[in-house]
Amino acid sequence: MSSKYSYPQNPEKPQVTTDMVVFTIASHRLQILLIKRGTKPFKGMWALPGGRVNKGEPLEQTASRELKEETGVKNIFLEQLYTFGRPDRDPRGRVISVAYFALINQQPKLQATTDAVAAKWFFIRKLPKLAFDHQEIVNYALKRLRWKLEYTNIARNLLPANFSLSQLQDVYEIILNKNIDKRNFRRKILSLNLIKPVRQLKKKVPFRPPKLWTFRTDKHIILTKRELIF
Amino acid sequence: MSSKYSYPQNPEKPQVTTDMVVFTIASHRLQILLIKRGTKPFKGMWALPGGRVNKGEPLEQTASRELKEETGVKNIFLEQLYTFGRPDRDPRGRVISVAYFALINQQPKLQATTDAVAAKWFFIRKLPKLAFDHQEIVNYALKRLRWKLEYTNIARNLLPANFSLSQLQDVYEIILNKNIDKRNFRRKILSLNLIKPVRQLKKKVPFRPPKLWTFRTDKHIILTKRELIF
DNA sequence: ACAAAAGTGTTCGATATACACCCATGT
DNA sequence: ACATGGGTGTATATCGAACACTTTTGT
Repeated sequence: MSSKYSYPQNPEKPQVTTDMVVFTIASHRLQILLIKRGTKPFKGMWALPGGRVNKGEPLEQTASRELKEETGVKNIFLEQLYTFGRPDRDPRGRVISVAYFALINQQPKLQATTDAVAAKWFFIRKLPKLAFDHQEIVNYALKRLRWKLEYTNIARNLLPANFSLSQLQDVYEIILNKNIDKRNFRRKILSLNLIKPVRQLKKKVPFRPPKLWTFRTDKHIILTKRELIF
Repeated sequence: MSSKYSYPQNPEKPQVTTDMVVFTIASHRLQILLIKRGTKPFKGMWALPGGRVNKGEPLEQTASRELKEETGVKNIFLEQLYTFGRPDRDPRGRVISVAYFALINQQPKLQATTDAVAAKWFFIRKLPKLAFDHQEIVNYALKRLRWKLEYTNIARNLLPANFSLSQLQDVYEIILNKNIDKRNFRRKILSLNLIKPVRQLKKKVPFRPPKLWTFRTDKHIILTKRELIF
């Protein structure tokens, strides 16, 4: 450490890593991105993308860098989730992992990586057995996603810039895993003033084309108690 | 690392620490516990209690151990808050801090520590300038505390086992920083079935003694949207 | 004309909010 | 008797939940 102050050196400093749970909606299902491990331990098993924090690198940057390196996915919504630090969570030694959760509005083409490590989307309901404590991390991320959907405007990160009200409702129904009355949903969402109509209509559909909408702002908005969505 | 698997060694492993924001209510104010730093950097400034994660030690244990060492305070409600990892947050080098927030129902006698480092309670509204990014951590903890008060039963960690409804209402009013109608508060709280009456009355007060109540369970309870408290 | 999804209002019950007076006790 | 905080009910407005039919378009 190049510094004028000394920090008492710990001979057993833990390793610090990030792991990321990337959600998307496709084929009318909630999915997450996993990579197949190419090395021991848990070689051949599926795991969350992630890796070591580099010198001088902010934690968020570690998360997005590793994601890009392993899967080619970049520029997505990212939020810190929780830090997992059980002493025995990695058989190689002490590894403390700062978990992030991420949302993306489409399934990007997955890059073959240098390590020949496969990356693949999985239905959240049909996950393989995961390495380390990654299932626990996924469970936690899903809980957080459900909460945030209700009291913030994060749904926008799972949709294209312009979308129909039905598409928006689908996001809620798929993630919350319940049916919502169409009229009640529309009334509620419109009353929140989060979205505004765009002129353009969706074309070439063999039925009445929906009006398209867009979120009024790119900012993260936290709703009040009285505004919570379903 | 004693393991049959090797982890690629990072010559610049960050230091991992915990910091803790301990809240209590006393003198009708919300207060937090700070310690006066005895060493550089920020020597003589006030800071959150905390310190390095030991080998093989769970993060929560680090937090509670450091708190006990530095202040004598033990056995309190503890919850992970957020991990602060800005590369420049500590002038000595890379230090990643897992922040916890804690609640306690009384101000315990503060221990003089071996380091002759003073520990002291401060009104949250009148904090001194804090070392490192600790003010940011406190701000975050306060936000979290306010949220949790509304959608969980954490208030119980700020009260003695038996308490009056007025005491409970005080917790809400002080932390949320607003007045609540007494009749509405009582109706709401009682409808949630979180507390039950205890026979004993508070005695020796020069006015009508209040009924005393206790929380039905020690478990952490998460309320539904329709149950949120004020 | 038909198939498919878009769009639209009303009623009822539950909950939030606003508001003021009497009660029990110790001194 | 008085000072102090404890305890209680009602009326109104707002919001959630349940519910079915018509419209627009492409084929």
